[in-house]
Amino acid sequence: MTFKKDSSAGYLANHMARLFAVGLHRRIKPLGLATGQFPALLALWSKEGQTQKELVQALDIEQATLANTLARMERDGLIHRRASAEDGRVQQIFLTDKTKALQTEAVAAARSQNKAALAGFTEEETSQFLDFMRRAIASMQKEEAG
Amino acid sequence: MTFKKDSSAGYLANHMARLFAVGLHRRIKPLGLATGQFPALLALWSKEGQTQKELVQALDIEQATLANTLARMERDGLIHRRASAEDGRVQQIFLTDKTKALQTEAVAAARSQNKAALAGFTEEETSQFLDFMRRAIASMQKEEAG
DNA sequence: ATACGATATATAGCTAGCGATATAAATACG
DNA sequence: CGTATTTATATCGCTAGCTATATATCGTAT
Repeated sequence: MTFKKDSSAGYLANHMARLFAVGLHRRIKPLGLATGQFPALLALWSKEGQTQKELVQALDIEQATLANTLARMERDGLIHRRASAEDGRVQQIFLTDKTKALQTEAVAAARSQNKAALAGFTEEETSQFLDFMRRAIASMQKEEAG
Repeated sequence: MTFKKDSSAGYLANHMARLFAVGLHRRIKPLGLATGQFPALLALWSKEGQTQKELVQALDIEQATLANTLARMERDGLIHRRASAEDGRVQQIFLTDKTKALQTEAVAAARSQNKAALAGFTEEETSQFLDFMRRAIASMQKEEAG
C-alpha cells in the first residue's frame, strides 16, 4: 500500500508543468509577457480579431480563466478590444503593435524552454513523449466529458 | 516558424497537469481534501511530527506555498501544530484523527486518477512515460539551479 | 552581554486556474 | 409584442503556485 510520489504520473505531471512554467516565465518576463498569456497570444498571432468565445474553443481553458487573462493583457497593453457592430455581447480582440513585435522573440523563448526540458532526449524519445502526453490528455478529457 | 501548441512539450505538460488536478480534485473533494494538500499528507502519513522545513525539503514546492497550504489544512482540521520545546521558531505538524482515517481512501483516489490517465498504456509505456517525465524534471531542475 | 548573521516561519502581492453565478444582449416562442 | 431562453462575457470566491520580504528566534563571536 505504499504510494511513492515519484512513481505517480499525476505528481510528476504537476511537478514538470511547474518547472516548465517557471522556466518559460524567466524567459518571457523580460518581454513583458506571462505564461498564461502565451496560448492566447499564439491564437491571436495566427488570427487577429477573434472573439473570447473563439479563443475559449481553441485554448483548453475555462471561459472565466480566459476572461481574467484577457483583462490582464488589456491592462498591460498587450491587446485591445473592439465591440462588434452586429452583436452587442461580442468583442473582437486585437493585438497591439508592441505585441505584434514580440512574436519572434516569444516563440523563440518557448522553443528554448522546450529544448532545455528535453535536453538529452533523442528525436524519437521526444516524439514518444509528446504522444504519451497527448494520449493521457485524451484519456482524461474523455473521462471528464463522460 | 510555426509554433503549434499541441507539439509543444510545455503546453502539453500544462494541459495534462491541469487535467490530473481536475480529476484528482473530483475524486478527493468528497473526502474533504484538496489537491495541493496531497503531497503534504503523503509525507505526514509516512511520518508525523515533521517540521515545515522538513516538508519543504521533501516536497518540491516553495516554502511560502507550503506555509499557505498548511494554514488551510489547519483551518480545515486536517492537521494541528505543536510548538517545539527546544526551538521557538519550529512547529511540529501532526495529523488529526480525521486525516489518519482518510489515508486508504485518498491513496485509492490518487491511484484511480493515475489509472484513468494511463488507460490504454502498457506497463512498459507507463514506465517509459514516468521516466521521460523524471528526465525532463531533472533537466529543468538542473537549469534552474545553475 | 550584546549585537549580528543565520534559520524557521509568516506575510504581501501577484498570476493562473477552477466552478458557480450574474449580467446583458440576442433570439425564439406563444 | 412581450416574455422566456440561450448566448457572450464578467464577476465572485476559492486553491495553488511563485517571488520577495518581514518577523521572530537561535547561535555565535566579540
